[in-house]
Amino acid sequence: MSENTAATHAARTVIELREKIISGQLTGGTRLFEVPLAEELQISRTPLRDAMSRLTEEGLLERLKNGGFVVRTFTMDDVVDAIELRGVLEGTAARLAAERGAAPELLSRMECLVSELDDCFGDAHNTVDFERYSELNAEFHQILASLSGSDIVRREVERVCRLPFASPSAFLPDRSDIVAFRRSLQVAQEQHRAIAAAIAAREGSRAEHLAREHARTARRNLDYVLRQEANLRDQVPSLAIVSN
Amino acid sequence: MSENTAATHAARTVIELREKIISGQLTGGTRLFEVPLAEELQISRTPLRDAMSRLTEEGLLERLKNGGFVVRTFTMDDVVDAIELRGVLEGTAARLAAERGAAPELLSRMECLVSELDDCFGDAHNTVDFERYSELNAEFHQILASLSGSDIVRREVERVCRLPFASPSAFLPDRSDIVAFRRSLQVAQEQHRAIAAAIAAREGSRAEHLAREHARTARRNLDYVLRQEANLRDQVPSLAIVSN
DNA sequence: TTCGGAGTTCGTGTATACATTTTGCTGAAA
DNA sequence: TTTCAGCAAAATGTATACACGAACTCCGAA
Repeated sequence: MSENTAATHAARTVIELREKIISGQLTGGTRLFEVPLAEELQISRTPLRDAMSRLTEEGLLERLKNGGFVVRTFTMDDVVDAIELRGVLEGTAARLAAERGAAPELLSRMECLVSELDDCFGDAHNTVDFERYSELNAEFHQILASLSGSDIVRREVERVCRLPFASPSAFLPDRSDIVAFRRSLQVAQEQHRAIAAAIAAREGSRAEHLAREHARTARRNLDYVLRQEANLRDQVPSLAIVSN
Repeated sequence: MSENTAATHAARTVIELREKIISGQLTGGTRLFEVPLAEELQISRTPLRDAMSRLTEEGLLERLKNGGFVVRTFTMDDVVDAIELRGVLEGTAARLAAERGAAPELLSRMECLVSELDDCFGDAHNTVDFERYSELNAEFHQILASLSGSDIVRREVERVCRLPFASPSAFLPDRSDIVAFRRSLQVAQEQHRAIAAAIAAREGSRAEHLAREHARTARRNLDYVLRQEANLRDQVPSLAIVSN
């Protein structure tokens, strides 16, 4: 059948529609009519509605008041605010982890990740193992979300990170040939180290503000893409979903 | 038909199930089987699934990995964390409103609300117009959520407030005969005034921390109910949803 | 006794027909 | 020309039958 091997039609459709929305193929404000869309996707309306409902939970669609779904519209302001919000929530996760005490296994895993992230920077100062950095960075942020032990906090951190442009790896620059980007990776890594240290030292306020500032490195990369090298914008997949 | 006159079966079912969950009639962890539940509610499985999906968006249900829904379990820790999180998010709304500048109409409406809230306290120092205070308080918090002009922030503030025990009016004590409660209302009202003033004066950090502390008055009331007068707990509807 | 496999049951997944509501268009009257 | 009624079409709401899969049970063999 399709190239996509999920168990149910609904699950497959979630993936298919999500991809179309994130890639900008379905633009914000587009209304999704059940009958024609079901026909196009070769499924019936029932699993399609299920899929759309799940995408609404995910924040990519919105329900209209008299029924039906539309693709949610995101502006550049929303991107900025979502990044700020991730900083606030990760900051809260960090502060609570520091204040309440973090689970030792998780904290040592985080410290270990900091070392491994160090190793991504080669001796020559313009070589970086991006793929590995990206993976480790994602795990760092995932652990940070869990570190306070609060399910409510973890859940909401993960929720805001689900917006494609708010994820911790959304604006990881994959071009070490641009000086500003290379430096931004090094700054971010220093922040990782400081966040882990502040939590270990039970310095709640410091941990909170470091995590906030850390999210702002993403915003700085975004600004660079938009202002300094506007031609880069089309190369950043996270921004395809944003309305012009 | 039913006493509940919503347009569709699904909408009516959302209300019906929400009420059962919030009231504690359906306890956390209870799995909702489609066939028997649809039979009980006298509807078919289709609108029932729609309703359950909406309640999942609302955070009252969770999807199981192999299909099906369960009532989400909330612990007392979750209540505390959700209140803290509301403080953090309202604090962010307040800070951004101060930093970016609030819409003048909204800000003056907020200042007006502060005056009206003042009027809820009678001359005799043990009389308070609760109903009016509660309404005005709800509007104050709703405006606060919108005041920064950021849809992303407003949305997430409103989202966390949707949990019944995290709402700004969840632990408004309605008994002016208890000294601690009466005083807590007066403290809260002073905080309302200070938050509005800080935003107007563009004092972002102050506004943020005031809003955080304001949420903690809810926590203080909660603690009072639980520790000082444990017999009060059953009189607090917001806590019916919390597992023992 | 324990392990494994087949059958059965239970529960969700899916398609589809029909009901209801909403919307927007058309035409006539003021 | 404007407005409103009413009808037509389009879209979602609902019921239901059947499909499919997972989990459980029970039986038999090692």
